[in-house]
Amino acid sequence: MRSSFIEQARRHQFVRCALDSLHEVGFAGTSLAAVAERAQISKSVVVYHFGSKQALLEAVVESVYSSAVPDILAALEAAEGPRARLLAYVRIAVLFAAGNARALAAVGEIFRNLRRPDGTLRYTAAENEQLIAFVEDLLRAGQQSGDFGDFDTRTVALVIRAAIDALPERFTLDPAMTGPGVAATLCDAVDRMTR
Amino acid sequence: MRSSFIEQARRHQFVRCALDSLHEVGFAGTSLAAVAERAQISKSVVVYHFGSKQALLEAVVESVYSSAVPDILAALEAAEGPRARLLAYVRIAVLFAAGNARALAAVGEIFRNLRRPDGTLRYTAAENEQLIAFVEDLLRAGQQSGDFGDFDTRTVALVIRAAIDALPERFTLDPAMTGPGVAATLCDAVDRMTR
DNA sequence: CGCGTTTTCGACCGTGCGGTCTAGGATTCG
DNA sequence: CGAATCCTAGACCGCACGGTCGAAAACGCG
Repeated sequence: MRSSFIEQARRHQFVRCALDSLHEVGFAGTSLAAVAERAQISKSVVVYHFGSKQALLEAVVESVYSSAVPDILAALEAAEGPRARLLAYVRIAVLFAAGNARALAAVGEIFRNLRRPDGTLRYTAAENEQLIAFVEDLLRAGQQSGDFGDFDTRTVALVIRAAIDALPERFTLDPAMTGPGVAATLCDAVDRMTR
Repeated sequence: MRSSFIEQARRHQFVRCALDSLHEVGFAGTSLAAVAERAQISKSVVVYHFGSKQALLEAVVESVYSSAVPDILAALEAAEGPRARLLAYVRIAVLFAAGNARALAAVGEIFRNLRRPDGTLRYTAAENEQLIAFVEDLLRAGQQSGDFGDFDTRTVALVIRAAIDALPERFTLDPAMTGPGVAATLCDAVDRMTR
């Protein structure tokens, strides 16, 4: 057994506690001591299982992303044609944001703040760039097939991703917003933009 | 003389140094010592002129905002009719973001990270909410006058603001993006969304 | 049970933080 | 010129941080 039962359980526990802490007191407030206190355990145990604060936060990011990717890929494969694919992407992204607002907000904190020992950002803009490029590919495919109108694919892709990235905060702020509701209206807005 | 020449000059100098520091090493890296070092002066002088780190960063926010508001108001007053007003707003917002990308990114760092001594965020989401509401008012006015089509004003307002808020980072990342170019294509996207 | 490994604890270390304090230089102004 | 005020430097304080360490406890297994 490479990793014991306790090892797995502890890692999962600390990732959860770090998520809660990031959401409630932000990146600066999420110290090793704070995470340990939430888990009601000694600080050095966190270091024992993760080695460093950076490794802990990277595990948080990994945890959230690995829960998102399969759903998104499945939704994309189920759609036929450029327009349906784009709208399916927007829809599943909104629904995931609605169901995981806290986790995504926490990951955002990590992306914007976590730095390597030398001071450089751990997560650069390259990750976000990939997401924008993916949407832009969807848009170009639709333009070439004639499903979409003529517009600047880069700008529209940027607008779509910006809207999706803003959702986690909005969902936590306004409980009246529902996943399906926002998905429908946002799909409508995207539909209008791409005609 | 309420505030001496030196007082004004120092405050302006430290605000500039704080802006640079926020942009280069982020919120966590922007300590009083770091700001003082950029100004090549003793740390206690910064405290002497501002009283606290919080006051310094609030002065940074005030400085950036006071340079934006007059331009935006002027652009709005010059426009006639709902559609022209909305597009003028988007246009001037993009142009300001293009010309002040560093400053806006720095202010974003402050908004997301500056906390009061009790741990609560100094700048809440209420500020952003005001901006969204303002755009939504522009949209509703256009719908009532028949200039705009039928769509969910709240969602479209959110999309527009999210796109504008994402611009400072994009401008610093991609030097090929020009203010007028992005303004034109974003206005086009907004125009499509609101028909 | 008994022994080796894994896990936990709490004391401890160096560092950098925001901020205070004292004392001395520079300015201003009567 | 002289005194009051403004400004600056640098030592210093208490604190919280990320991380280390040695010893003790818990566990797994023959």
